[in-house]
Amino acid sequence: MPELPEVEVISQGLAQALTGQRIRAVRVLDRMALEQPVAAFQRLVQGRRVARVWRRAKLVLLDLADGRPDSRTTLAVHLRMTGRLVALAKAEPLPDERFARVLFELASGGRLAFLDVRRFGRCLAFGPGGLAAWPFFAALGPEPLDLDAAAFTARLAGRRGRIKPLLLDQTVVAGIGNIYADESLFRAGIRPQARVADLGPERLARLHACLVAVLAEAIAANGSSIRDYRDSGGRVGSFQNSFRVYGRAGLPCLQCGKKLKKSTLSGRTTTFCTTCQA
DNA sequence: ACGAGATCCTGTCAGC
DNA sequence: TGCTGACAGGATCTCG
Repeated sequence: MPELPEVEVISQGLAQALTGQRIRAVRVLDRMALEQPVAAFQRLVQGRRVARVWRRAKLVLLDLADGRPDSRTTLAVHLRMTGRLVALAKAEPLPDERFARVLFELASGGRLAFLDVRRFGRCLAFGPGGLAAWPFFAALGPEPLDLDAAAFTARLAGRRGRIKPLLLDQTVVAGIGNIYADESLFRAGIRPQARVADLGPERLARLHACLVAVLAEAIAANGSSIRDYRDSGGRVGSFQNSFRVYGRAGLPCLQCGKKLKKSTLSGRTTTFCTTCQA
């Protein structure tokens, strides 16, 4: 569920709530939520202070320090489809006990809860230098909000695939998921099935501008809430009210009035307008 | 290099 | 009300 804007909003909220806090203990309620043995995970996380919370692609990252130099560790959380990270004040109850997977108990008495209905989400802790060496992390493409149009176009130049699967490919550009791929393609007037080779630099530059605009608007709207998404304080986002195509198959196109079409592209539901997108 | 399909899970919703 | 099947925002693997 959470894509770049949602993960950004969550990270910003967690930075507010957690920076400087010490993680006293880690309780693992579902071992499947960890990508490594429980003891190793606890050793890298327990007893450390949160030095910084940041985001890369769809990962929430907590840099942890214990005071000694060169001992920095990093906690990485990938929320996948239904994962949530919620900061809870002292004595504040879990939003839903059933789906709690990992509880980080803070020295202050508060808690950071990782909840996940579908159990696809994962937590992983790294020792010094470990994050950069993680193959998934090392392979990530650039952040779309840090790319200018020329660099974006250059990333796609020479690729022979269709545009939407390439937008979803985290090694091409990081952080884009199904919602923001469909929304940015609609705004740019580009059919998701279009071959990149057929698009040309002007249309790719337009796509870049639309992508940046959609992501920025979504962040400003606190993300998009479909089903499970909540930010770190349990609040819903509102960008779902601004969707032009996602989830609107069969409804009239907001630009031309024609029925929006739904199809499957590389296994993902794709909604687009057959007249406005060429 | 590309693309399709299956897979990991479980809840929700539509339809009968 | 109860059952069944379709579907869901991600990433990875295999196979053609």
